[in-house]
Amino acid sequence: MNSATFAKNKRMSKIDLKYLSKELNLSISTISRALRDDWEISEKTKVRVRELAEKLNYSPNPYASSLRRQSSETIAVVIPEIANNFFTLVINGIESVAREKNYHVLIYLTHEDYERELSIINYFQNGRTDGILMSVSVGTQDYRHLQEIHQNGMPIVFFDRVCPEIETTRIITDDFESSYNATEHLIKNGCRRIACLSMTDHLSIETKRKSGYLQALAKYDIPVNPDWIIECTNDDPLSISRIRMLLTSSHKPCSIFATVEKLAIHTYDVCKELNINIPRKLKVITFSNLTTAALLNPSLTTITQPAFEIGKQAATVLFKHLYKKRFAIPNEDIVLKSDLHIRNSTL
Amino acid sequence: MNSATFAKNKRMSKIDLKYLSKELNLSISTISRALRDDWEISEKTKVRVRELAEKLNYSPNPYASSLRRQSSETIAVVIPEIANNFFTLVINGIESVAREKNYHVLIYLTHEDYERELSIINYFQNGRTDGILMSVSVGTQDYRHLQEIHQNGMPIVFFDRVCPEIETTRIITDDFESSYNATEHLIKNGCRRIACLSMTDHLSIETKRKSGYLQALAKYDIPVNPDWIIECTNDDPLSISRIRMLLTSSHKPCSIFATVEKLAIHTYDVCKELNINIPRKLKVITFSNLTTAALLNPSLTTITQPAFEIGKQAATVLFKHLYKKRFAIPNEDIVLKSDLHIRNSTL
DNA sequence: TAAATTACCGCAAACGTTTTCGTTAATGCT
DNA sequence: AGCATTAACGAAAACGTTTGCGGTAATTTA
Repeated sequence: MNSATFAKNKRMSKIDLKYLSKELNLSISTISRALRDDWEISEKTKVRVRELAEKLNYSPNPYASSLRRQSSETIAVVIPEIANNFFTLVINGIESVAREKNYHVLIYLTHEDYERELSIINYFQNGRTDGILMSVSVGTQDYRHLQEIHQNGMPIVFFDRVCPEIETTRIITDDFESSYNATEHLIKNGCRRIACLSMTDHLSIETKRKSGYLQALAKYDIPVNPDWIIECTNDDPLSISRIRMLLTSSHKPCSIFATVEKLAIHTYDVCKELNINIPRKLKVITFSNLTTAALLNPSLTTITQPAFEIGKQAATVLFKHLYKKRFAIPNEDIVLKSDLHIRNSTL
Repeated sequence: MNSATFAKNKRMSKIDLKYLSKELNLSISTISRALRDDWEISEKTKVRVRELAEKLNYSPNPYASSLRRQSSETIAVVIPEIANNFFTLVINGIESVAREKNYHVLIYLTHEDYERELSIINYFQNGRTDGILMSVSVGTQDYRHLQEIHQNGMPIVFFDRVCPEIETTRIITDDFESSYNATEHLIKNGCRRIACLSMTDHLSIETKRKSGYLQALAKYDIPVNPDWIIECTNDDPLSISRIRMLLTSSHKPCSIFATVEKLAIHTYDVCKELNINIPRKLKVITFSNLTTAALLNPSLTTITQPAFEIGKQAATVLFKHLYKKRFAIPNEDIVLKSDLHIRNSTL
């Protein structure tokens, strides 16, 4: 007997409420109520039902239940990518509270692509998920798909890369301040020729980080050199070539402030290739959740976001609403603080 | 009007098959069939239906559909942890094919804990998922929960950390060979005092990797020193202290072969703390999918598993079965090859 | 021309829960 | 005793799809 027929046989003797009700000479509704510990059922029958259910390993069909109750006990996490320490830590935070609430977690990756994000969001028009935790992709400049699904009553909580136009809670970090501090750190270490590497500019975090950088320059009367403000995309080879151009130009910077980890890694790669010594010839500081930052050559100075806590808080806000629908998700920013880890790359 | 009442209003005018059928003066079944492109429906009405559905942004209720069809278009991925490059790359691979098939991906983390794995698996007794892709946690030595759900007809495909007792497909890598090669690489670089750092021994991959190591020692007539075969657990401080003990003992090894990335990182940490020069005083080689391996100080020699491909293949096998139930998942190992990246830590 | 086929479509029964609204018997109250 | 209340349970209608079956015209075939 192969696995397929075995499955079919098993499915024949599937145990559901009807089966239990026949077995115990009770009605389906009584079984259902007994299992949900309804007060209208006597304690005696409750234990009878529970015992048989336990013995037969009954577990309710989630789709029947979801269909009837109009709720899925599932939340969706929509992120740009997953091979990224920041997002995996966020997921860890989310999972820690979802698990506690007995909720299930669907993961969707946009790969930083607007079209994908769009089609993913469209999955959610029909109740597959009770709520969304999301970080928008760099590719999206039009937020109408998010507006619409939010208007339709789907709870959304944004984290890190938020959508300011939508009236909901946004879990973010002190991007402006930490960028200011990072830049100031470079300045105080003797740098005045500071370049800024960032991703495309539509994300709120990117603009905030960049303006923190600019503010620090202004504070110390350092003129802004537009050639040193580089906008990269998700196209890695392109980013690398831009960094290479920057570091081989006649008028080079002496330090780099990167708004995302990947660009700092690219910088390390290019420096290795061009034999540029970090930190002697170039100092590097970046936003990053890399676990190996301290082990790099040289160890990398980072601004580290509290990723786990971000996920936890985002999930907590969402569940607060899911458990008490009357509690509308407040329209506010929750701002957590990042940590500056000074290491050898900015010595 | 707050978001909650708005939601309720919207829900009032919810568009389902019934709504479409009223609007078009057709029966519900005709609408359903038209949308599924049934041949019994004329092309004319098909376009009418499709146009209205498109216009009203109809999307079928997944729970009603799943309940009726007895399939969920959802697969579950069960992994020990997610803040780990190997597993995130695997997920990327899985997602790439799930997306193509329009399937949804549930993620569950066992945190290497048997009890959690058990309760997660019990979630799946009722059709919430059509299939499982899984890497077992180090904590599980009893496979009955997996046996049972597999017997009940739930398709499972294992990857990396497999369960040999269950008759299904296992996507693995050439652990024995690559461990042998890694150890041989150390030997050829002049090492004879080679320690092996591994996790607890119940996992098939761990035993294979260790026996690859032992085989290489045997081949080169190097006696085995039991003190140099260290079994670590998921308890990081404990692992670190064991490594510290090893590296401060009177009779130290001159190189380390680590079966998992984390132990190599711990080794780097300890060496930094104790001022032990890698590779001069200690060579290090490890299984790892670290993106920054080349940037570490010193750059880390790794055995790198084709993680993305592993995920892709695992998902492909599963979907082959899901799409053609008559195709039973074969009871076989699919063995992919790992790559040895020689870097400075074994110079 | 009668019969058989085809092209379309509707009815209604599932799928397995949850929940509203009874119903019955037993108990409490005056 | 007569009435109201309560405790414990059942019948049946939802939830929104999918699908087997049946039906009616129109068309083809013998």
